[in-house]
Amino acid sequence: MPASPLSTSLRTHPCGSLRAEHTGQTVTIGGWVHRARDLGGLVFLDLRDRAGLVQVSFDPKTASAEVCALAASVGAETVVIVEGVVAERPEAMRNADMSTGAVEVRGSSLRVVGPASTPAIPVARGRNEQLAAEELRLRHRHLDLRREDLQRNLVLRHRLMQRTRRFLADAGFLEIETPILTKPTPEGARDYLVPSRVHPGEFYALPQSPQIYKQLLMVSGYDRYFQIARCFRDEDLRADRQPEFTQIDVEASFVQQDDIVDIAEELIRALWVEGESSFPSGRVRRMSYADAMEGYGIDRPDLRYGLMISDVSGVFRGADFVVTRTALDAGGRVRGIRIPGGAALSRKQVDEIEAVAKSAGAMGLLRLKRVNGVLEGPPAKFLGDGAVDALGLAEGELGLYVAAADHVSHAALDKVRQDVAVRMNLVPAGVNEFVWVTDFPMFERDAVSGALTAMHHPFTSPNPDDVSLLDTEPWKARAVAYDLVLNGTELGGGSIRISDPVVQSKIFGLLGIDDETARTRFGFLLEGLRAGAPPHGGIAFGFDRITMLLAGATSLRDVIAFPKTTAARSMFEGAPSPVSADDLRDLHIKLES
RNA sequence: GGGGCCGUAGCUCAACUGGUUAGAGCACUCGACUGUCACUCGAGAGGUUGCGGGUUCGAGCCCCGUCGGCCCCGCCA
Repeated sequence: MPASPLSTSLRTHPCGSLRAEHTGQTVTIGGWVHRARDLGGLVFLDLRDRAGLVQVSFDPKTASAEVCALAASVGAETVVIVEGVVAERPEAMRNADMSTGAVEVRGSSLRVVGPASTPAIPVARGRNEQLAAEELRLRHRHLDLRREDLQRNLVLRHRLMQRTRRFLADAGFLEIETPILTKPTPEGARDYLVPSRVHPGEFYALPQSPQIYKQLLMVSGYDRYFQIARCFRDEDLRADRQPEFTQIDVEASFVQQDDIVDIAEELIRALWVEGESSFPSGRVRRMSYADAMEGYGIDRPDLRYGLMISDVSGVFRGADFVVTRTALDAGGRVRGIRIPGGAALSRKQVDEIEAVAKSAGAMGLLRLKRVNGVLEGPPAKFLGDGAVDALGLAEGELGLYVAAADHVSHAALDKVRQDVAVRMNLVPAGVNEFVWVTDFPMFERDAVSGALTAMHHPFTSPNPDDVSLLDTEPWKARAVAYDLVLNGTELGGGSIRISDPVVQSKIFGLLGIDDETARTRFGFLLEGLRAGAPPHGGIAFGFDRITMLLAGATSLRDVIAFPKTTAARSMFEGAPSPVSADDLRDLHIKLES
């Protein structure tokens, strides 16, 4: 019976696994020299492996002079194998900060198996010592990945991945791989393209998602599919966006929205348990897209705090105030939020909030507050006596309003709401507010051309109640699409798909995709639908983002072993890079000089 | 495509309004030290101030360009 699953022919135990119960055992351990303390005759090495740190002591009384001299000479990050006896430390010499702090290994032999040059960035840091610049951490990723934080994040990522597989497999889902070399799709994000050597002038694309493949698997009767799928999008990056990312991709047959929502909710619950974060008991609440936009100005509302948006157009209607009258006459509304205690905010603070609203596209913020029962603020003089109550302002409350078209006030009030929540300390710590946002519109209408584009994707099923709208006012039709949102972050989303080829053709038509184009781009899907498709639908979750949230990280780069920079470059191996003229010739590619 | 911030020793940072030989801690090298755990103490070495140009008597500092990183907008069906 091995002492640990990590035991090998070269070591008996991982360094970080040793405890008081091992006292008296002769052990062989291998690890990286985390830190060395040479006291003259006595040498201490802290040895590190993925299980943790353990102190090894070399004493001339129990180790040869040669071993002690070697121990005194090894530098940080050298890999050594040590044989010794586990000894309980005397009370005064224990280290409560180390999980192995009750014991140490009394080294009797020492072998340097991996000599190391002085590390370019430190792995062991003192208290209060800053992390190296991220650029250097990415360039020397092999060193950065030795840090406990990143090791913990990647272990968590592994656990979440295994939990996902176990959960979905137990629920009858089959893990099926789909191609990485796929067909370019002109819609949506820019594709990463791969030139074909065999077919001059033709290209594969890396998948933005396995969407069409998973629908075809439903057509083929696999009933329930999942994949922890790598996806690629050639778009500009953010802290929470990488060009290659991983999603938990799920699709099922003979389902309706609630079937997918139920199973997805249980999956996320299982992952939050695995990640030791809180998941509220009971069902996750649901909110329509329309309600989310009306109350929060965004389709992924942060429900950890109030500050709901309300429509106060009625209070301003008829007021001789040019700002609101212009907006109302143009078909806009006056909407805003009430901030409890906001009357105490300084002019400068409210100016800062207004700057947030302006940067989101609003012309400005109307300010009204209730002080001693009286309405104060620049627009107050245009309003009647009852306005303070009509606005619903309580004593000490500040109302901030945007008079504009909805698309402007949505964006501005969303940003204002978030800013005020942080500013007024209204975001409770450790709270997770999940919400399903449902009933998304089928289409978005281009403000200039009026052209329709798919809000989710062109395979999303229209709401059966809204099918008649497709012929009259398609922009009003709702889709059977749903997003799971946590604290203002989208975790994932999905839809019930179109399983009727006639409906699919109709949607393509509304999107301005003619039959010929539909055939060349999506012919294989249409053919599949015509071959007998069950009702089906699914969902996809951003696995990197979920891991980031559960790890408490602020950047995806901290939960991906080898991430790209914001310029989509890999600092470690230096990709992308030029290729030889021969390779280009083979691929039939000529570079413009 | 656009906006903002940043780049000084291996690492983290300092250097007044543009002014003498660009400093400190850690790491590194050498020496001392038998219970440390961010060991301690002494000495030493370590710099094309990202790169290129300009302004100036004089540039780490100001200006222009460029490279790289980070954050944001656009973009991300």
